[in-house]
Amino acid sequence: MRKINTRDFHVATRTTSRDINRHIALNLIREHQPISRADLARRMNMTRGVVSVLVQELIAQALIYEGATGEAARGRKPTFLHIRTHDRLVVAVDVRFTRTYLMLCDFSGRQLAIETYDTVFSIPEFVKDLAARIRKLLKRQGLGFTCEGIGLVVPGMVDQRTGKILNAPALGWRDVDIRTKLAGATGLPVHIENSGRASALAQLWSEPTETTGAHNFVYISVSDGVGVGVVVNGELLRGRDHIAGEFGHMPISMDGPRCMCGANGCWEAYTSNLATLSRYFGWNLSKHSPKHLKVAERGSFTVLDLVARARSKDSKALAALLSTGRFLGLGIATIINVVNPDCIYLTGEIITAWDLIEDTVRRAIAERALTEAATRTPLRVTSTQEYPRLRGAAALIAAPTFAAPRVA
Amino acid sequence: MRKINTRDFHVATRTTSRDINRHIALNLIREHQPISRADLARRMNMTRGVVSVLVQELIAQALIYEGATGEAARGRKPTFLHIRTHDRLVVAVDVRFTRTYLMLCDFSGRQLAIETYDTVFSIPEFVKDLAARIRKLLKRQGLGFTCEGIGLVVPGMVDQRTGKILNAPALGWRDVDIRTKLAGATGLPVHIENSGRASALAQLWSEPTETTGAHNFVYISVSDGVGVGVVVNGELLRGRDHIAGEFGHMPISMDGPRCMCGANGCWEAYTSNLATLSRYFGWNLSKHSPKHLKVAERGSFTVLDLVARARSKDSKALAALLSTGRFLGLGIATIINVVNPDCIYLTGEIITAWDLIEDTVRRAIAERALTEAATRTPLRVTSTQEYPRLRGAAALIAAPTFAAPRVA
DNA sequence: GGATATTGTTCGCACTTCAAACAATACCGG
DNA sequence: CCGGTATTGTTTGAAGTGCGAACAATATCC
Repeated sequence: MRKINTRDFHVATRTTSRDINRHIALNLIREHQPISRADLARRMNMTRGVVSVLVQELIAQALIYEGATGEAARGRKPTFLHIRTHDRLVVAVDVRFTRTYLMLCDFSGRQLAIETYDTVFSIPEFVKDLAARIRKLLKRQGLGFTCEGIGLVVPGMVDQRTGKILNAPALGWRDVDIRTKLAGATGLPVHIENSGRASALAQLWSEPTETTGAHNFVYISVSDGVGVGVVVNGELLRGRDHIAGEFGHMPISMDGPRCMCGANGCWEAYTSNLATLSRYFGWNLSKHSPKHLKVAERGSFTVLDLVARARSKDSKALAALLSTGRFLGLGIATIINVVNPDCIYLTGEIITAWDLIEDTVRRAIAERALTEAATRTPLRVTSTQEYPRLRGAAALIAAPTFAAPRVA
Repeated sequence: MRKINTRDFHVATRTTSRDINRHIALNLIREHQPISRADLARRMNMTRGVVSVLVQELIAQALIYEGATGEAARGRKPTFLHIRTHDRLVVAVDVRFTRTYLMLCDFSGRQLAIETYDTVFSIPEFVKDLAARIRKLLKRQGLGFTCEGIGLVVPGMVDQRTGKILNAPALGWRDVDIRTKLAGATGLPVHIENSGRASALAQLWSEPTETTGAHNFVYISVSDGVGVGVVVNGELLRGRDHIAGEFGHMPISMDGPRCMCGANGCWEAYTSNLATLSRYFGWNLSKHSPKHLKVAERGSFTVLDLVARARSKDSKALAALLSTGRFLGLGIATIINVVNPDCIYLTGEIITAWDLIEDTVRRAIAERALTEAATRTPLRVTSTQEYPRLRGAAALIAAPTFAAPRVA
């Protein structure tokens, strides 16, 4: 039951109905390919006549193509329809504190090439270097197909509309109009997004598997920080200033450890990789600045190493993981009470130890969840090997083609 | 950029375009009445010809009517259009711990009659009594017009789809199919909702004033508990199990005072009326059950009395209010970081002292808000005299008439 | 080889927006 | 009082849509 916004509405024209139905058909083909016109008509509850015309238009727009003819027990054999994705290229970029990831993929998100290099912190150099790498990548691996845009993901706050990075503390970038610079250097359209929200986009728009399909979910990435993306009604929650979803900085305890954001006791300060390592090494985070520790004491020991030690019966390591797991669960419980999503996706280094921490996490959730049903909210672990940030960056370019037309 | 749900979509038929445009016209008339067809056509960017037909259909559906002719500097005088609301009745019910509120209003939410009586806790008696009161109310004050339904609001968790009260601890009600019972006793359609979310509905759907119009906002009601309603894209967030928006039970400090929900350190436990009174009287909430205190020690002294004392220079009373104000602000900051709404509406007993606590609340918000822009999120105080719960109950019945048709 | 089943196309019809002409007022300046 | 002009609201034909039914094109089965 949505209220019509009388200050920003979209009247239906005589082509609106077809726009809507063409997009529905396109999405059904995407989800069920290969599929015949007749099957499509049955799924849409429309006559084959109309569907034939819709398909004809989608072919004319080069969004789909006719493939082989399928098998049928009786009667004329169907001609299968497919989404045209293999010859539409997308460049995805994930800028992180240590390294930058660069991927070339097609419109379905299928990876064609991937490379990684040390992050360049100077903006002009970063843009120049990246543009050169993209040109080379497209020339060598692009097979002559056209690239439809660049999706760029950064750890920090961005204004997705204007393409500006507002504040990325990990990179030391502030108020950078990266879209204009990169678009100028490459001649390609550029879209940017925060890394937590981009991962949520990847989950929303990635090619259908058995775990996709939820249209109301929360995506939680536990790493150096805690990134969260919230999807409501199949739409990413961005908010007035594009900071929506910052659950990482909700308080767990007002007098808890110091957080990078300046406040105390943030969820992130309890559950980030640094917090987990601190528990193991006995660092005191409430006194020192977390940034300090990061460089000085941490060395090259990561949470993945910690997980390995826990698996080889290092009880101190396991205790550190479980402690973080409990705080993870407490925060997740709050998210459930607030958003009440269909499911929650989890990723990050510590989630690789899900078999070790799951019980603790679930007990913590039960501790604060308001109803029994809320306690049973499905938790789905996604692998970090699938590059969720990069797939989200790609979705920034590919998704608008499939999105629902704005109406009413 | 919304993803089409391929498991639950709505194909456009040949009447869809008109359905959409008719609803847009209806909402524009509602917002700008009295308005002429020509004005409507200009606002919709359509020709007068189409608008004439749309208006004709709306009149045939008895949703609008033609009123007086207006004035014009030159040319033919316009005939004004109005929403037909005065002869469509709605019954709104607000069940609270101490008393039940019963209101008769028209489709615009205009109050025709209101009564209040001690809450009956036995379900069968409650239904029987309420049905009798509604019959009497409609007979005496109904002017012979038809009543289109009953909106019922309770403090607790409800399943809005099935019309069941899942758990209303304040009333001691659990798993009650109140809709079937009340509909059976009155012969009228019944819709139910949680009180916090209902207030948000009232804010969303109430007749336009200078403070309405936001389509992304959070409504916070601070009273015996803390009720919150979240509106995203003009739609109330309900969630999978209809518990979305329960910010009242996010933690402020894990080892904080005991909350009614069983957990410790909930925002509600820091900011409810009971918490504020406890600060003034020096009650220790961490040890006793809050329910206990409520009946035993509180007496008839309310937060409104406390506000009165603070205004007459009782420094201990003021300190108690400011202490609550600070925690209010800390919670609001988290809500801003998470939802990043266009604005936040505030109501409740303590908000009547807004002039006293505003500075403290805003300082606390600035303490934890992640960006400067977030700190400036508009806070709007709404009066408790306007019965937001009852207007929300009425909106449950009236709003579906004006809601956007589901498409794609 | 005819009956049957299924796919995909075509055509008339009903419904829609859209642009333009039209009728119905009203005011103004002589 | 009368024509000129401006504005509102209606009507009309053209073009874009979905809907239902008939149709042609396959294919299998007995």
